[in-house]
Amino acid sequence: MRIGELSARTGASARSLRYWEQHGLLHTVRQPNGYRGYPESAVQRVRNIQTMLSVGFSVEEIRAFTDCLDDDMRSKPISPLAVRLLEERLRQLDERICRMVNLRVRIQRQLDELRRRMAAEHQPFAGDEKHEETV
Amino acid sequence: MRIGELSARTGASARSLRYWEQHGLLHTVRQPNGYRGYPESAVQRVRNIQTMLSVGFSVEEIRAFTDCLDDDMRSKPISPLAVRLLEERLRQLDERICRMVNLRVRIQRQLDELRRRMAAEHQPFAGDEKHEETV
DNA sequence: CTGGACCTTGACATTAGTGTCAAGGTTGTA
DNA sequence: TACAACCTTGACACTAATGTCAAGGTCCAG
Repeated sequence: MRIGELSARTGASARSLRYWEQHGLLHTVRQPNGYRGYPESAVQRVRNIQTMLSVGFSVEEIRAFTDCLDDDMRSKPISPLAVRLLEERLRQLDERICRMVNLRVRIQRQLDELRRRMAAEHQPFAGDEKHEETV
Repeated sequence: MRIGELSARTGASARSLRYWEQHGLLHTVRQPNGYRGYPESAVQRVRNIQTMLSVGFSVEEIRAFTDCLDDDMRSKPISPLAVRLLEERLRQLDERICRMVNLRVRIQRQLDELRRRMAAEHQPFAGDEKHEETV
């Protein structure tokens, strides 16, 4: 497929597709007329790139994931090295997810605390001397 | 504390601290001599900002989290509105975490597949007994 | 009082990712 | 054949986040 169709099907601008190609995220086969040709799998690949960008990876970082961007495994090399690379990618992702989850936990705690205090305000008796804002 | 100490304790450059202040992420009380004064709680606040930046939030997005950046709740308003805001923040975080986890799942699948195929290559006989990594 | 360490603001520089425009080639269709 | 819709490269422009530098104020230790 050509760049226009890929752009239409993924929502990525043609400009971005060319930029990503230039930075090694995407690769194309030039047709006799010079147009870029994309395989069907490029659609999912682009979607994966978009996801990674949306959660804050840079193009440079995404480039390291080049081997994991096609969900279709048919073109993958089978080697212990490939395994180690994938493990490393997982590790990176986990690292990031972990940081986000920690953040989430902290905010959840704030919410719990807030709810607890609101409840306490509605039931001001019960031995708590945090007295009445006169609700 | 002054900007130099905050910078030293968090690793954020003074430049960034000023930039974040300018964009509403951080607020300071000016001392008589014009220096910025930060409360102790600014340390955790800055760390939270750094975390959010590192997982891909923009300063603009972080600004929406302004009420969740201090882990210390003592200054928090107690209102149903505050609760709704916090819930909304959690929702945003979950959205993001979800996208990352999906990505992780896909890559994990690739890894599993790769391992399966490597195992198959090493044991081409055997009626597909996939177990025994002989751990 | 002076030097050094710290602070201020303002300006310019850089990088990443993207938009947009210009000048031109290709192709299908009327 | 000619137009419209697509493609090409290259250039310039913008934003976000940060570095860095300059010119100057504050303050403490000697």
